[in-house]
Amino acid sequence: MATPRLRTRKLSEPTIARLPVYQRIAESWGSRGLNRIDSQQIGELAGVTATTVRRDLAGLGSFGTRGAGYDVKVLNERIAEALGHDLQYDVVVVGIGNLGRALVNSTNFLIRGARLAALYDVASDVVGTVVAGHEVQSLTEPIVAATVGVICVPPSVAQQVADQLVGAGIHALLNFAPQVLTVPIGTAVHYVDFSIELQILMYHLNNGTGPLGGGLLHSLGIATPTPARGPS
Amino acid sequence: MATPRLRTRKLSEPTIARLPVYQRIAESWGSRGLNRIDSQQIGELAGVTATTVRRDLAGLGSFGTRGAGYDVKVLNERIAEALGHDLQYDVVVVGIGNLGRALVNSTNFLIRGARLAALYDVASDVVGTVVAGHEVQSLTEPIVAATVGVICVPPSVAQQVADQLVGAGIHALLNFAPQVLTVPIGTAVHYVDFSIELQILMYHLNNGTGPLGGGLLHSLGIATPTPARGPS
DNA sequence: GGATGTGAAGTAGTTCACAGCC
DNA sequence: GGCTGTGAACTACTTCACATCC
Repeated sequence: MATPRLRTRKLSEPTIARLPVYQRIAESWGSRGLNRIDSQQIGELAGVTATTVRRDLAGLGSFGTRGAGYDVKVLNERIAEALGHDLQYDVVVVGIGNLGRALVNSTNFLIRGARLAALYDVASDVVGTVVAGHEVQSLTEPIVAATVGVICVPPSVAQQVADQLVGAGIHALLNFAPQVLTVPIGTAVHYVDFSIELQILMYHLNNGTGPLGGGLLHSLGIATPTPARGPS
Repeated sequence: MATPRLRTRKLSEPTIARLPVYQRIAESWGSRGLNRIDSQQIGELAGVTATTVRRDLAGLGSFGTRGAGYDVKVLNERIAEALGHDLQYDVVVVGIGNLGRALVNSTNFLIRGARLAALYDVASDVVGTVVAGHEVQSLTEPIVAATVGVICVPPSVAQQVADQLVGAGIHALLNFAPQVLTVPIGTAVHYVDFSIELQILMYHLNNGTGPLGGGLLHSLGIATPTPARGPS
């Protein structure tokens, strides 16, 4: 396990969630050949106020230029550094169905810092095939050492897969299955739930208020560090 | 557009994001034949404090029983009602690749209240095939009337698809493409970004602190209601 | 001139602590 | 006894306003 160096002062949770968004904007501008951006522009694209952007970025150190905004390249680097993209994390993905394939083939999922270590499945017609440059392993094989385990299996077997990953020494799980997982203390589980954003959208449509002409930023994402074992 | 009736007093954004989680927990307990749950248990499974759970649920009206917790069935119903699951929304999905398939075949994505209206793609080998009970339409066909458009196409064409959906009168978009979209005022865009949760997880691993043995709830999900047109 | 960075003020959300009810 | 529901206290985040610097 890499030594976690204190690189920046602690960032707030909402800030951490916004940084990847700013980074995407910076990358987008960079790829269009633009090399300066100001907090106003970032804010409009990200859906937050310019002040919020400035405060978030000020937390990474003062690298803006008064009167001229931020250098896109430097912005990118600073965010990458703050998020720890300069350290490498091995990621294993379990469940190579449509979702697993979508993830590992996405240009977006395995961003800098995350390195695909292995893929696992149980289906005999999937095991042995090559997906995203990796031969899919059987789940009966031992799980390789990794930092993060990504669960893309049906909900009915998600708990079992989680147990297996934890047993292999993986203490950070990203769970795409619609299933509440119970894990030992010291293991982090983050849930990704497609339907939650849809439900939030529906709520706002329903109430007229919200994103339609109003507020814009949402809370999402739940982690269950040390849940009690479910109902016996 | 359905008449938006005011059904409950306004709920806070974080509360709205947590309700689907509570609902999933309630469903999970219900399916195991248990019919009572208390705020402590919900909190442990959801990764929030019992007080937060109680406050959230109190916002839906007082339906708990002092000394005995909440009836799982009633809990389910109240949340469904609050989120507007009793109204129907038509959803169209554009881009029937791995991700689009994963979504429409998921037991989770199209929850109560959301009804799949049509699927679209451009690839000739996909158009005409049947996925999740719907024949995939060509994007050259007119888009059917719907409330929500789901974008699962590559980032390079996401803006173009968004324009097409907006042109068809759809004012609520759920964007899975890693691409900042610009839409007219009055259109809501919610971004779903798989990598953000992974990046948040990496940040916390990196800093020792956070989900591993500490805090647990995260912010995520960004909406851009009325962004300025990007860099010319 | 123009945009950053930041104290100070304001607002929103969470947690405490306990009264109320089953 | 046990757990909900909620005023009150607290904490965290956002926004304002402006001094600061290029």
